[in-house]
Amino acid sequence: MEKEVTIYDLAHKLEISPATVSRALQDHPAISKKTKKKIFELAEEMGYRTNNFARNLRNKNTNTIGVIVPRLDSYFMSTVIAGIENTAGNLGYQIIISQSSEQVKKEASSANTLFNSRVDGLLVSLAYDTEDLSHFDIFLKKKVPIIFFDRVTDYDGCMNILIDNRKAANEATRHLIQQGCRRLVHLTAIPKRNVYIDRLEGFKQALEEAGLPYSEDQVIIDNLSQEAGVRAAEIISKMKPLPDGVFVSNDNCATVCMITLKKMGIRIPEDIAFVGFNNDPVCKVAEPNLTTINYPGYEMGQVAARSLISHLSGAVNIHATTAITLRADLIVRASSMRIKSS
Amino acid sequence: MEKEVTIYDLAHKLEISPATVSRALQDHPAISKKTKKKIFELAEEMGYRTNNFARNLRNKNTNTIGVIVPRLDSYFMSTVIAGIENTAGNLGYQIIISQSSEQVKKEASSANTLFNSRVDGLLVSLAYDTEDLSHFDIFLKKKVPIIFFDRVTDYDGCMNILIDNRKAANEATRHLIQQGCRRLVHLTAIPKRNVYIDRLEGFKQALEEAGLPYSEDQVIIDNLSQEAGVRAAEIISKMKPLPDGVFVSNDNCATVCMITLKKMGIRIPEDIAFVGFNNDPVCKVAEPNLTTINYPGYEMGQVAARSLISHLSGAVNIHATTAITLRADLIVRASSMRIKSS
DNA sequence: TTGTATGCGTTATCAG
DNA sequence: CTGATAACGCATACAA
Repeated sequence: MEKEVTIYDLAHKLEISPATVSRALQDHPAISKKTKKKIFELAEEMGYRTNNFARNLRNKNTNTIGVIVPRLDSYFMSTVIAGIENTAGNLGYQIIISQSSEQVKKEASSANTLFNSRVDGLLVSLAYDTEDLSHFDIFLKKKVPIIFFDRVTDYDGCMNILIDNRKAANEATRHLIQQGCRRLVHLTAIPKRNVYIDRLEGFKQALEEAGLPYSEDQVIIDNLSQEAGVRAAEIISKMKPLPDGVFVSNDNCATVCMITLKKMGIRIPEDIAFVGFNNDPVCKVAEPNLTTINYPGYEMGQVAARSLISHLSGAVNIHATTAITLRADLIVRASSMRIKSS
Repeated sequence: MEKEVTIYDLAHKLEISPATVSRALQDHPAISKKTKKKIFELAEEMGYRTNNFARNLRNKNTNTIGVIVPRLDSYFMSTVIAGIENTAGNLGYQIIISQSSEQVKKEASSANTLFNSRVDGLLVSLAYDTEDLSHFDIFLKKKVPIIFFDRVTDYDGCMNILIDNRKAANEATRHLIQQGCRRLVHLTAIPKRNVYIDRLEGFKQALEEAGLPYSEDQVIIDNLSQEAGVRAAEIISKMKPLPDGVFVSNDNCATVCMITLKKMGIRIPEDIAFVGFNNDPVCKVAEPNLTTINYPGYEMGQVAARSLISHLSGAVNIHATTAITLRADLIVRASSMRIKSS
């Protein structure tokens, strides 16, 4: 390991004080242009790079934001991360990522690790069944801001960034009804987190608005995996009477469910129309192409990062805002087109 | 911001020296069990957390590894990241992620940022057309180890973690030939990076081994997006004679190409058989299900992280090994089954 | 506009 | 087994 160049080295060589060098490097107004120029040039020449540890040790901020997500390996989440990374990077922040693997315990330990890394702020999408949020208390106590996105919660005054899941689900369901569906089914995950609770709400609401009855049999709960799609297809195919419209909380699951039903001889959308959720690339591969709710993941990531960083730089107080809601529109494709448009 | 608890606070309260506390906290053998116990208990009680900046300032290592990938928002890459995160986390390392967006320039600036963050090591999957690797020189000069994965290169003695793309492509192509295909096409990206070069090689090799002719018309170069799949379908459908087998370097692109051809009335696999690459979830959604090469992304991430960290902890010298090759097997599904197995 | 002096929290060296 | 002390590199209060 070669020796690093420090401000002392620069100072020594220019026969000025380290303090002046330090100030110049920060573009401090009280340093003359000439001196600054000299310093910058020498810094460049000698390959100086600031030591962030020393700086952070003094300043107590890290220019790093922590991100906790339930899983990294879904298209939606990787899109969000891409958005976060992009914005954070542009604003001079780095991101440290960890995944909870949908386990509260890992979420807590991730939170702890990130806390110990002294992240300046936290971006969190909660695990499936996190109820106790006490592992985040430490952040609040130290006034480290937390923003929840997608899988959110009411926690202190922390800001939430989300879409209106109820409205989206309502729109999806209403669309199915408009297409002539009367016996609807909603395939989703256990309604513990907002996203699933709200979608179920929206589903019910649309039924009610259309004067359609609702019973619990119309909701199939599973984990939204591809396998869940197969299982759901089995259940749906045995329902009497056969449903004529299915709204699924996840595109991948929806698609598999759809093609499994097709294999059983059920026509899509004539017998059963389908609407998914997310606008995953899989939608355009499915046959018929899957109608879905466009979930703006990349944008969500950008907004989350931007909001957090604005708060950190003092520009905006995120405690004033409790939530930012992003648009999530219905994208109609063949899987739900029972009425051919004239 | 409340005051942090430091080893001084602990020391003071126990009326011992900070040095002892520091040692105890590191489980130094020269400290009595009794003393350690006292210290640990008090630390717990007072909510002590080590200040990594101070520690790093002294130690000059960060327990952080940097990751540079071309894109974050692909299923394959998010799987790799998940694997890296998982292993690194278990071994006490954090990861800082940045994406090059397939641009050399961003790759270089990411490298720089990570360098300034003093990451202990680097995991890199190269951008599409990175040729000049000089932005990594700084790492080598400081003996910060770099491991390349997936999109690799020969660079100093840096270790590569990859699959045998040539072999995989060969196997894929051979499989098509075994299924009776004689007029093969390979849809891929510009053969600049190893992955595409090697796959093309494997493709050619398989043709040669089977005594089939090869001409450049059999290779379609595009960016492997879904749109590229559509474009390729146009081209393929106009080829005379029509090809009877297509090997695509990416599942998503393959699937879209396949269904576009289907819409034109071409039967899969009877008229044209398809093999993709990656084993993306989309394979099981495609109709017919897509035959593909299983690319073990999660495992690759784990191996990469483990190798890097072993090196860092001095257990293994990665310069001794130049490459680790992971298994990547063919998964046969309906899209290529022209000969019904007896 | 610049310099002096000090502390941020750890760890390691040396001494006991 | 334990203590005193000196760095690590930077930023700032205070002085000049």
